[in-house]
Amino acid sequence: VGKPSTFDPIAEASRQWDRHWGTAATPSMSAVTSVMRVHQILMARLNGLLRPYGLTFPRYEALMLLYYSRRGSLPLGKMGQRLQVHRTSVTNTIDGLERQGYVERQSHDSDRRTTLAAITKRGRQAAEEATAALNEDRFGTAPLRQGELEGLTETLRRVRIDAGDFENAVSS
Amino acid sequence: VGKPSTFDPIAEASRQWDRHWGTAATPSMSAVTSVMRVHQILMARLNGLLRPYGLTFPRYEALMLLYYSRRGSLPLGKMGQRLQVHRTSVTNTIDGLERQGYVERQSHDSDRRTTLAAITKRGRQAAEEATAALNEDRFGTAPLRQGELEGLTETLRRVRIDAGDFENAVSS
DNA sequence: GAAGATTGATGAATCAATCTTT
DNA sequence: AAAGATTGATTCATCAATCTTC
Repeated sequence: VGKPSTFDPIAEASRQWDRHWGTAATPSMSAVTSVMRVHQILMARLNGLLRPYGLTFPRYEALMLLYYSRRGSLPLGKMGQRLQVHRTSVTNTIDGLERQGYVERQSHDSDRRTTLAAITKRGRQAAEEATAALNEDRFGTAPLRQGELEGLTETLRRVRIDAGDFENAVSS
Repeated sequence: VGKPSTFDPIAEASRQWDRHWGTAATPSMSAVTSVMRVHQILMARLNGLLRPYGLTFPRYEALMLLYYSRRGSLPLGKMGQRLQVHRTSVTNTIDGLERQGYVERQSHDSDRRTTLAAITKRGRQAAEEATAALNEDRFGTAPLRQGELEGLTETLRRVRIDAGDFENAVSS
């Protein structure tokens, strides 16, 4: 008993949208809803993959930024710019990583206003193990193939350009 | 002074990933990071468009679900299934909409366990005005055209299928 | 016991306000 | 005054535990 299980909630919403509003914006509505839902799916998958290492995806991103950095440390403000999140979010993220022993706060040599976040030895190890797990699972992007992934990245890049994502990187 | 402003942080991360890990998962990493970032951009745009009506995007989605419903009311649990969010999230969302006078909690006729959320007259008005604003701005999807939006929806649909998004809708 | 909803906890993001240092 | 960071408040998401009703 029950309808066939091929019911797509987003396709259904699209039909309803056209019927009620009859607008040219329906494809936009479908695309936005899809991005929201896939974001939710990916976050769940990634956090699941990272759980064995005590990490969440936002913390993983912050940790990798430090992992890649020249000296293994960065000012918190710089991290906010690179990660494109608010300064207060960086404070919270680093708080968590510091509690876990993956990061240490250090004071800046010449400017006593700035705080540095420095990756620890344990942090480096966690970063490497977590990265291996994510690479192994292709960042939870099943079932997409390389071509689809590249097309996705390219389309989304156009939105990022429009939002001014490329303007933050002029080195002073 | 400064480098040309054509620096793409995600393309740069992609280069670094290949250099450090040399893995076939690089396109996955780029796509996931892109989805995360575009989700953030879209949320900011949508919340900006909805602010004049006192709504956020999650509240808007819940309100529209009630707007479309037969009787203008739904059990909270049903809303969680349709919106694909946790039950506790629905409780919070309805709390907010109720404070704003867009929704009222009602008791179910036959089952006293269930709570109904019912859209109010003011809620209907807000829903219509907010929808007009979102349609007008094509849900913040600039600069994408119809073909790109449809391609995006189709690619993301494959991820949703893989995550089991189509299995919730068998009517009992 | 199971279903429906709520409460209390945590993580993540933002904003406004504050504090120190430049 | 301006820059860097933190604290406190609010919103949204989840999970665990609880409470009422079936």
